[in-house]
Amino acid sequence: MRAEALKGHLDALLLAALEGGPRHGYAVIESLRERSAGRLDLPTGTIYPALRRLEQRGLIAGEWSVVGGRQRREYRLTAAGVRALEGKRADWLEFTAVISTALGGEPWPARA
Amino acid sequence: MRAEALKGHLDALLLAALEGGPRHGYAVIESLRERSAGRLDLPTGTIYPALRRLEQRGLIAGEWSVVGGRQRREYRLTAAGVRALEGKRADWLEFTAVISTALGGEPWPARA
DNA sequence: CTACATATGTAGCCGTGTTACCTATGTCGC
DNA sequence: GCGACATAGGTAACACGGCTACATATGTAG
Repeated sequence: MRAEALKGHLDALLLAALEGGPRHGYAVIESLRERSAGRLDLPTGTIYPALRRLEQRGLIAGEWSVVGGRQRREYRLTAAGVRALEGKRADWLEFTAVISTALGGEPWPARA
Repeated sequence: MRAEALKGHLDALLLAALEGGPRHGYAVIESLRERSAGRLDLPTGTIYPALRRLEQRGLIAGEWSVVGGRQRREYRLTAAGVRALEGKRADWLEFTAVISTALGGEPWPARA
């Protein structure tokens, strides 16, 4: 998968990964890899700065903990993050609908 | 629509816009605007450089003409461009499938 | 004691879309 | 005639954000 295609959609992915409960960065990477059958294998240099951006924007909240002698930063969705995720899911649907239509040549399931 | 989300998909859009026959840049913009019910209104500063990139890569071929006293650069798909469009459509389907799955929470219509 | 998985992070690069300009011609309204 | 606008093409500088490469540290397996 072209990696640069992710641009603008990573935040939604990260928020979605935290939807099922708090996770630390490393676990987010694994979670996305599993959910996508290995096709989304994002490097730490992508994930960690992105999580910090989300935290600064107040969409997630991070907290340090120590598990098995290792430092972890666990992130959880804030109320604003939940709302943001909702909006981003709607954006994603609109985005795919618009591009799929413009791309043509492929049947697009009937839209509401 | 968040404009930056386009990143990585613009080429496919442009190739698709030329699929129905040769067009010049300005017409491509209008074509995309119409096909998307006004939601894709791309500035010339996005389209013209992108068309030149595609031409340099040999996916489209441009030719000057004069219509109504105005200079036009008509672009048409090359054989390589047709193949590239095919590949990009497949990429798009895979991309949306992967992201939609990872994003969860939204049903993804059954694919062929 | 080496290697690897786990875990977090930063600096700098690069692609690419945007913003803000510029040029030129034809047409319509005044 | 002249201004405004649609048509038509273009460039330079910027900004955003994901990637590459690197640095650090601990636990576990060989």
